[in-house]
Amino acid sequence: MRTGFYKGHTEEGAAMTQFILASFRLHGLLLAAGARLTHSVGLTSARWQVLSAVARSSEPRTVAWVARDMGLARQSVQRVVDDLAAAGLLSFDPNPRHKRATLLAISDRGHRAFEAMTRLQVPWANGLAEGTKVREIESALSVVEGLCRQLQENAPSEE
Amino acid sequence: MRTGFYKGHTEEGAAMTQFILASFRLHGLLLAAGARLTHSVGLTSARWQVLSAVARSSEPRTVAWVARDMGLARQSVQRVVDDLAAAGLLSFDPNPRHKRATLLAISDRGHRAFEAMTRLQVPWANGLAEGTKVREIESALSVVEGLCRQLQENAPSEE
DNA sequence: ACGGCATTGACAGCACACTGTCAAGTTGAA
DNA sequence: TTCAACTTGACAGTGTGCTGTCAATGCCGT
Repeated sequence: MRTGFYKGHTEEGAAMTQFILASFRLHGLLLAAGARLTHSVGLTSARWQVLSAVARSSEPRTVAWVARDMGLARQSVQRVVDDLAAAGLLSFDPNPRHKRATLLAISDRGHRAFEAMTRLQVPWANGLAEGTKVREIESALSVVEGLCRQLQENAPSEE
Repeated sequence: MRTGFYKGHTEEGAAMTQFILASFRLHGLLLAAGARLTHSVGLTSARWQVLSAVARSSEPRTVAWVARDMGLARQSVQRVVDDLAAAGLLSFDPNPRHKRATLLAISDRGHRAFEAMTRLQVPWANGLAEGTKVREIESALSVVEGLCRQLQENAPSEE
């Protein structure tokens, strides 16, 4: 086990630095895996995630709402949504409470794509998690969530 | 605690899906934090990471070597390296063993930038890790590394 | 020595997330 | 009611990573 990364790190700081570097690697590998997974359905990881957020919400949401929900910038989601709408997977419904902020609605094709993706994602996630104890995954999850909370507090800039 | 994400998930699969979604969020927040951290030195996260890989290697490396070391595509690192060279932080040294694959050398300015970044990163990482037990961080790290290993095996395509 | 194969750098193009800015719409307090 | 502040969508531009392709180089078996 490598101990120090830069001189001056506490033991926790060194471990954290290692963890962050590993997280970057994981992100890249997850993107690649997501691309393989979504390819056959004609989606991409980002479009699938947005489609999923719309499909799984009980009420119609606006672009800005989905963005906050996913922790992304409004503009990033907007472009993906426009792509999905152009592909006929989402449509815009008028919002009685706001003329500009239209509501997102999933089309039949969108629903079918989402369900196809679900049928692919479930065995994939199960297989990936096989061999790791639930306890370990949940412990790692709470570390990640704790970090997210801390970073969000010290970040908050917002546009 | 939310249990299922999609029907059909095992307990592990559901936890894994949550973990993956949280990892995406973490990645975005880390990028933002990295941008704030590197901004004052005139760097970006990616340039700092590449500079760091060059600075910390005992022997001169080629672009392709650094890319493999970081788990990135050769071309991604190449562009960052070109930027760093244009900024005068890195230079190319002839490689006696290969005419095209030049060796990367860090300049004085590059070294100063790297050390300035170290002085910023160390307290930042220590602060971020404060309040989390080393044991937890290392456990989370091993989960991430295990996932990376699995994803890399099932991925290997390589260009 | 030769020739196939892997590695490498270079260039082009795509996907995705970010920031900054502006105008349209909404909300709430003076 | 009126006006300032916030929210939202739209557009432009940047940084980072990816893939695909090509030519140059090095390596190795025949």
